[in-house]
Amino acid sequence: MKNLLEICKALSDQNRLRALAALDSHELCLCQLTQLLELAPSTVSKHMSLLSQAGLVKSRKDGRWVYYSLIDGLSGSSAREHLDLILSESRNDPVIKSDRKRLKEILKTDPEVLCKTTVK
Amino acid sequence: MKNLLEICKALSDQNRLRALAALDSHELCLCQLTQLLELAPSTVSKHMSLLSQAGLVKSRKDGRWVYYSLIDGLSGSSAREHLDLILSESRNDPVIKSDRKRLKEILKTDPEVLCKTTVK
DNA sequence: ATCTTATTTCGTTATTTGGCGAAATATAGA
DNA sequence: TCTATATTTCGCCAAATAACGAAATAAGAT
Repeated sequence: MKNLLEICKALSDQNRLRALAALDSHELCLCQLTQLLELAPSTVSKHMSLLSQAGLVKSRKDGRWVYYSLIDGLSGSSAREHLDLILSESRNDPVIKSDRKRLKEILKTDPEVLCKTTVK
Repeated sequence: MKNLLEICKALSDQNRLRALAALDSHELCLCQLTQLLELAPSTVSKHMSLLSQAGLVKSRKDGRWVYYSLIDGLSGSSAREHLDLILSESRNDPVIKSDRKRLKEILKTDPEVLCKTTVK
């Protein structure tokens, strides 16, 4: 119950759903997610750690950057089943679609440049 | 996004997950759910209205009683897919299993009698 | 070694949520 | 009609959650 509840709670926030949908196509570093969600870095970090705790995403460190990605699609784990469901359901959502568009722009810029130019 | 988020939020509470699991086998009136969850009737009513709002359960009124049941299993709706997932995942959970056992006892008594004997 | 910058942790604040009991509503039965 | 009882609504309180900024941490670049 604990893990199921943890997953459900992790999925019950709009910004976390947006983050997951964004990760559906690419891995993203925290600063890219921060740009997309337009939240303080500390807030996004907390969201991602929650998702990670619930087993929905994993992270890898590369130099100064931490890259987040969805957990493996073939694992068949409980977390992955929830992920598949919410990803397929959000695919046609206007908010997610608009995010996809904005993400395309964000990805045009190298993270090296992108993060420094973050508007405070 | 609104509806998906509504469903996810509705699923992100242990007592609501317990209620849904209990409804997996039978429809139940509010006082039966109240007995099972050991919460105030007003609290359970609020939980059920949330689940209903999210499209996960429906209710029918029969005399003084309101019976709740899961939405139709063949609908293939978004809500139903979430339902199927959490029901299958909670089936082996110790809390849910213990609830199933207690529910069996609760169902031995007719609601007519059961509700009046509710210990305050 | 020092500086810069990406991320996390911590402390605080505002909002949301889950819980209760009291009062209101609805319905059955006397 | 009057009473009993199942449920809902309302107002309140406590706990959990989402957000921020400041400070701490980690790691490349000068």
